[in-house]
Amino acid sequence: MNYKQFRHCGLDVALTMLSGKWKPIILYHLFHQEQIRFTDLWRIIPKVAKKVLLDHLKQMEAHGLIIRTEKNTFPPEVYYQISEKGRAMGPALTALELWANEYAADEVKDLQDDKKKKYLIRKESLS
Amino acid sequence: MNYKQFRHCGLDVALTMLSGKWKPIILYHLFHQEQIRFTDLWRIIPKVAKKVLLDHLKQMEAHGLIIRTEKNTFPPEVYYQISEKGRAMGPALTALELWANEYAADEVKDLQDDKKKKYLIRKESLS
DNA sequence: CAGTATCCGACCGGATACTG
DNA sequence: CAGTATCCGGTCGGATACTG
Repeated sequence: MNYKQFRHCGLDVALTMLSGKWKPIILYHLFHQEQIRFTDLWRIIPKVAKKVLLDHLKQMEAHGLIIRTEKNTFPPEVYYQISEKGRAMGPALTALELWANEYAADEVKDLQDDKKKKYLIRKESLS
Repeated sequence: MNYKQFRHCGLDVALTMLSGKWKPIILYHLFHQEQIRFTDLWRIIPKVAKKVLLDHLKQMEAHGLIIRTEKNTFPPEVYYQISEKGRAMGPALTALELWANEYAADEVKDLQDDKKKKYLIRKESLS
């Protein structure tokens, strides 16, 4: 393996753009759907505060990872979608995902159990 | 491009292990040197507090990314090196690095200038 | 040399209420 | 519906002094 390209500066930048508790799951949904309305995105992400989701989306838009489209209607309709820049990050994210599944399978499982539990708790609190 | 492998849980895990202001540069040095003593590592990373560097190294060791070796001498000699698990992350990190250089070149340049400035400031304060 | 012990301020995620 | 305004508590990076 050759690490001539690995200078850590770009890595800093990329990780900064990815820093935010809910960004991985936001990216996951935007990668797998053409576009999605704010409320729909909010509903399918368990336990995130509306404000926080908006903060993250605002940052990601500022970083050019996603595109925000607003229809001038009332009530407003806002759609979010992945940008070309964001989609180009896909292979690198998949590589991290595969690494984690191969080398940190336990932690991944713990996290899944944890999220599942939180999700169940939320379902209870909603009923 | 196929994103079947991209489930975001592993991404969460990987990003958690990478979260920490100085981890990218720590990884950079450990990728490019067989092993390195604590003080040497501390000296080549500008502007990091000793405690913070130790915190990060402790976390990375707990995550299995690096290996800490202690010689029972006085004064103590402690060496850090990348683990197999850590090295396996290399390709994914390089992918992120390349993405940033291609799609976020401006931000990378800003960061380099910024670090350069901080480094110069530190050099001044040391003289 | 390689840590530990304190203390601090800034930032971040989050809960809640309000608005165009 | 989508977003703003406030306030809060915990965590994180950091400065400094001390120790085996």
